[in-house]
Amino acid sequence: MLDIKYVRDNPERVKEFSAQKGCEVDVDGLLVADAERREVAGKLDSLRTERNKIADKVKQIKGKPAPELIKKGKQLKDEIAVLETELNEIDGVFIKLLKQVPNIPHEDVPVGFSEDENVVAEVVGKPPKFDFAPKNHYELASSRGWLDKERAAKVAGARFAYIKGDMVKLQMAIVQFVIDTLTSRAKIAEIIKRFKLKNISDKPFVPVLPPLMIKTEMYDAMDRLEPREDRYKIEDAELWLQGSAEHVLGSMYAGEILEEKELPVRMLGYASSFRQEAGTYGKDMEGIIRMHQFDKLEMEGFSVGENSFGEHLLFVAVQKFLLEELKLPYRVLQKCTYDIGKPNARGVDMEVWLPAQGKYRETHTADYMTDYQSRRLKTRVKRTDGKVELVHTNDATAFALGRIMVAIIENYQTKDEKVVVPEVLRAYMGGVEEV
RNA sequence: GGAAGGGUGACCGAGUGGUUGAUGGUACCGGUCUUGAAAACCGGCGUAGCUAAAACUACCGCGAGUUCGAAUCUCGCCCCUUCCGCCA
Repeated sequence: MLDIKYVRDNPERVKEFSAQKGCEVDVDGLLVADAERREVAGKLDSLRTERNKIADKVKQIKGKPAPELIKKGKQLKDEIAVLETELNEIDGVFIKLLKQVPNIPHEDVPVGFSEDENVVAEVVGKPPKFDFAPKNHYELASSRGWLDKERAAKVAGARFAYIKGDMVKLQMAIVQFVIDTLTSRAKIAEIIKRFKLKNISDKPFVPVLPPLMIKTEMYDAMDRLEPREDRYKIEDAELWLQGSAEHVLGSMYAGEILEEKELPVRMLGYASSFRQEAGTYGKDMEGIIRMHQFDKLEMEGFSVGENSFGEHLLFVAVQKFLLEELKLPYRVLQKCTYDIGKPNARGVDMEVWLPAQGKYRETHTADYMTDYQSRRLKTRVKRTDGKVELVHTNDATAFALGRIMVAIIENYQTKDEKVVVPEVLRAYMGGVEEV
């Protein structure tokens, strides 16, 4: 949620970037509701002052009741009740409208009105050349006995899979590799140096296994509940299956005031994520590119405001580093206003080359949220000077395991349907060079 | 799932209807003392709304109710602890 003060002071700018982000926002209606809300709240405050004074007088008169004061007090109570109801209603409208306002785009976000206007910022590595026709991951993995979608369909339905054998070992190897990398101060320092980042702490990430379910209230505060059709609701409970570890990690410190010395908080979550994939009917049906359930390593961070952009850049650098360690060809997209998402101030995607499709496909995303999420979560920091501020949040994919294995299988395949294990993973797979 | 107890400020912990926004302690910040530090002593120290500011208002897990007046009483919900049951 955005600060209402910003909307009050910059209504035209809010209208402008809301349109650029494709968000429908009733700024004028919001400002009217805001004014009404403040007016009623002011009246309510005066009535409460009066009530408190009367209560005070009654208290001071010892023993004897004061009928006229009691009567006045009762009358005030009724008036207050009426105004409270009124304020609740206005507040409901106000919050609903304010929630529609998206985050302010960071200054370097390109303005665009469709995902085609995302900007390719960088292309790293070269697509591999094959002296045979490369297979797609699904053909290859199925013939090797690594994937069984038919039985998964029988048991759970479409967009589920049994992943088996060496592919499971590969996933575990990637997970261990990433955990080892991101929990090492030396590695973080190396990443900072390689990507020439300035004034960034080399604090390592803390690995986290989070809950996979999240309360409605928290999901909404994260601004990730909508569109609900894409979420899985747990029947008979105010709970949902999380769609990303971001949802359960980002809400972890809700309502708390952190000490500045605890920041930055950097977490590496490992969790299964669940998505209904509403509106993607028929898309990516082959293989495991788009599933209802997939495992993901996700970075989540909390920092003070002036460091949050640096944290965002670090998260992006980590993404690049990990892809480069796996020697996968990829490109970096700087997303335009339309595509970054409502709570984002900035967004970057990584796309990895998939030889069988002959194109780059999205595997990573990095979200720079500033204080948009923390405002509703009420996650704050007490600065060393004693001031309390909202923290800034960042999240970014380390690896979506399904998609990254698709990329490895396709890019590292051999003519005889084997897959060369990326060098950095071999130590985690008993030293084998090929599976 | 059943039973009992409990949720108060960064932390511990008083407080059972009226100068309690909340005793006290710890931590933290400033000062005195000291060569320096520690100790001791003095002072400061919740969040948010509306404000130029003061005043005022709200907040003692969340929500509703009783009352002139609620951290304190009633009801519902959430969470935690312990015991029992079940279980990877």
